[in-house]
Amino acid sequence: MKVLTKNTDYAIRALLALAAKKGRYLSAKSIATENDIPYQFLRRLLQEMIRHDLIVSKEGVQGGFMMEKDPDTISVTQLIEIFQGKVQVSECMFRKQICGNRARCVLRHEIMRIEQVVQSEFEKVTIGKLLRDLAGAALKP
Amino acid sequence: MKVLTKNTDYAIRALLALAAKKGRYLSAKSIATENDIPYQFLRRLLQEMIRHDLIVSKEGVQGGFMMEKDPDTISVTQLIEIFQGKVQVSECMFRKQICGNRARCVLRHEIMRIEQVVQSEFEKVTIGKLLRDLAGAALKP
DNA sequence: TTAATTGATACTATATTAATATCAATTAAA
DNA sequence: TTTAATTGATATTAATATAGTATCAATTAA
Ligand code: FES
Ligand code: FES
Repeated sequence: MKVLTKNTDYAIRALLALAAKKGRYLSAKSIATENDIPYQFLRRLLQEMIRHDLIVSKEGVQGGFMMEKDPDTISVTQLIEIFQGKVQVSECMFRKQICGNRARCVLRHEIMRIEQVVQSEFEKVTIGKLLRDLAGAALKP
Repeated sequence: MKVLTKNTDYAIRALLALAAKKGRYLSAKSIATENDIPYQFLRRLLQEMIRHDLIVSKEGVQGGFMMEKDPDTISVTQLIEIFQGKVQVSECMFRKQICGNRARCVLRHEIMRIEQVVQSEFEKVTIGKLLRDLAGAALKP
């Protein structure tokens, strides 16, 4: 069971690169080469993130992508939702015959509780936090 | 992001059917039709569960599958591991260039902590618990 | 004017998940 | 003893999701 797919993984790495140089434009090319991400793949991810207002861009020479917002407002949960769809355990485990009434189903609530746990754990992990962790790790010998 | 795939979902339903009639043999056919599971697909899942000693079987006429063990000893975590592989967030998010030393990487530990949370939450959900929840839900009008 | 860039989108490849099919071995029952 | 109902083992196909590549138009700083 793979929790983060490549696109989420790549997106996180790209955002970290942008957050580290916050306020400056970085080209897709430089982000790709420096972080081992396939160039065209990365471009699609960046464009998707623009659509979701996580980053901004400037076309043309000297253009690129830039992080404007506070990296602490971008969580892994958001990225999972963008690239892997909303966290959901199972559409509906027992439908018609066995369960009958979704509304009151204890089991369903149980399952949804876990969804919440997963989601809130990933919400705590923001790009800002990751960046600080990374800086901290770099210091140690 | 889909946490439970069809095979895990189907496996859970089949185990609930078997747990509800614990000690008796149920045929794959009856489990399939009563729970809306594709017959041949289910058979493969049942055989896989036999290999993992979750259930037993008897060949021939009047044969079938049976649950011998305590349903409380079968957790959703086990089923996820069997049918979707071990819970893992991402192989390694930042490899060589950025991180360099997996062993001490703060970030990696952060991520692994979440894996633990996910896993332990699903460990609490056993077939026994689900069965009781289901029975409880059935009582209410 | 041009080269470096992003925007948009189409395409291919690979892997995973889901489903079906086949035939041999077993066994209770007719 | 024959037969029908079953599981065991395994091969095959179909559908979907993930990953990666390619192309060309639009923009813009130099
Ligand atoms: S799990 Fe879907 S209605 Fe109970
Ligand atoms: S995340 Fe892999 S070494 Fe840090």
